[in-house]
Amino acid sequence: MKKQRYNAVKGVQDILPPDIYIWQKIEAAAKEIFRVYGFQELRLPIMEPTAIFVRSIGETSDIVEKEMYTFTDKGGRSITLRPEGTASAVRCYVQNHLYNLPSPQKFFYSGPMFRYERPQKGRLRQFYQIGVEAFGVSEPKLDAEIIAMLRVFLERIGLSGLNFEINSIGCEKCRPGYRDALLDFFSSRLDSLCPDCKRRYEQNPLRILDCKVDACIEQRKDAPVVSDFLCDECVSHFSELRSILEMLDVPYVVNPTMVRGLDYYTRTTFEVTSERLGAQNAVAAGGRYDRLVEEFGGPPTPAVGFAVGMERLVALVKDTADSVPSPEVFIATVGKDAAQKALLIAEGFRAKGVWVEVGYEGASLRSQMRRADRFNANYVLILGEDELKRGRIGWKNLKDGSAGEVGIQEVYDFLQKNLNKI
RNA sequence: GUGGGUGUAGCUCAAUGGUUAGAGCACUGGACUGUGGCUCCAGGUGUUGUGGGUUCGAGUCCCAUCACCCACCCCA
Repeated sequence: MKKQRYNAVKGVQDILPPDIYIWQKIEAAAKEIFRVYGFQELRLPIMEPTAIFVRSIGETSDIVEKEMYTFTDKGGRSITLRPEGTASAVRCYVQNHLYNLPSPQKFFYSGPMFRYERPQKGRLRQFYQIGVEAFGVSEPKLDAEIIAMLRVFLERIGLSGLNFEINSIGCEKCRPGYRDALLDFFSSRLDSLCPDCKRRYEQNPLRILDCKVDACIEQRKDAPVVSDFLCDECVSHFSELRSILEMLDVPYVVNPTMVRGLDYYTRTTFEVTSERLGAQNAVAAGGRYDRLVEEFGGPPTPAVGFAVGMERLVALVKDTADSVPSPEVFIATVGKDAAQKALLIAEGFRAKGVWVEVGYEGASLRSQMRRADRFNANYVLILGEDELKRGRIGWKNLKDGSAGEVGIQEVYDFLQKNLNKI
């Protein structure tokens, strides 16, 4: 009777060695850099009441309309697996009265997000983000600081050649005017637009600006530009942001057509992309959301944040091929007594923090040596019957081929001294 | 949700509609009885993703289904 074999759910994946070491490296770098910028960790639930996503991301957004993992729990509540982190962070911020902490309040979080989408390169149904949110300061200095932090982080993990794009999409005062201008402009050209853009005209006219269809690109040549519609406050906010970024030497470009898909953004939006990723080329994106905390029942609180996509980051870091960790010592044995004694010696190394693998009786010494080599161990210790009798143990450095013998009692000091040199 | 591509050994892939589906890599052992890498030899696993259909005969052709990949939409 053949046993049923199971596969992971569509669009989700296992993360295992050697990739897991890249993940750990990225996570460690993030924590270290966020720490010096004053960001503290939040552990947020992966499910929330459905309403918080509908409210924040927007009822007509694609995420809410067709991509959420939503279910009814046994108490009849509508629950959703989070499709992004900002809504949860804001809910947490308001619920726990974090606005009473000295401002700005700066937080980061990481973990899986869920969207029911068709998987493709760089897009999964369960994907991981590291997100950052800073509350309580409307000054563009804060925007600049977190963009600078993002840049430092990306460089720390060895990435370069990324594109930083920024834009300002205005606030609740000036954006409606721009939206109306767009509607007015495209109303006479509707017939020349692609079907998707006709839909965008109804739902989110700003999106027409980054359509890839040639006809639409042609039609929008003379479309109104967002910068012409920004109110005085938004203009000065954006220009100060730009001058600080220049001072901090962040190599950005302004992309006036960059529009984010989430409704809650105000003023600053930004995106970091790579040409090496395929169609889904954003590795990080974020922006300001000055209205959301108030929307969620908190005091009026400006905020700005971003999220980075872990899988996309990992794909980029992979090119810089890091070596996978390997055991420092391999103990090969000949004979039953030696094989047992090897376990005791191994414990001694492990107590000192040294990764040791042990060969077991049954395999020839030759094959144990071969295995040690494949493990990429630095040293092999050889323990046979005669060594055991003499209270000594053979050693061989697999990197340079040198070999010798040392007393069993001295082996720890001997190797510890030599391992430090590797 | 839409479109295209691909499913054969653990991995990468062969096999004109025709016997018992092969190779490389990897793995294990040996040549070299207790010293890795190089070389050589030996060892074995497949319900050809799944279910139907056409045919004397299907890994190969057809249909369905599932999974993966890529793109659209959208996004990290």
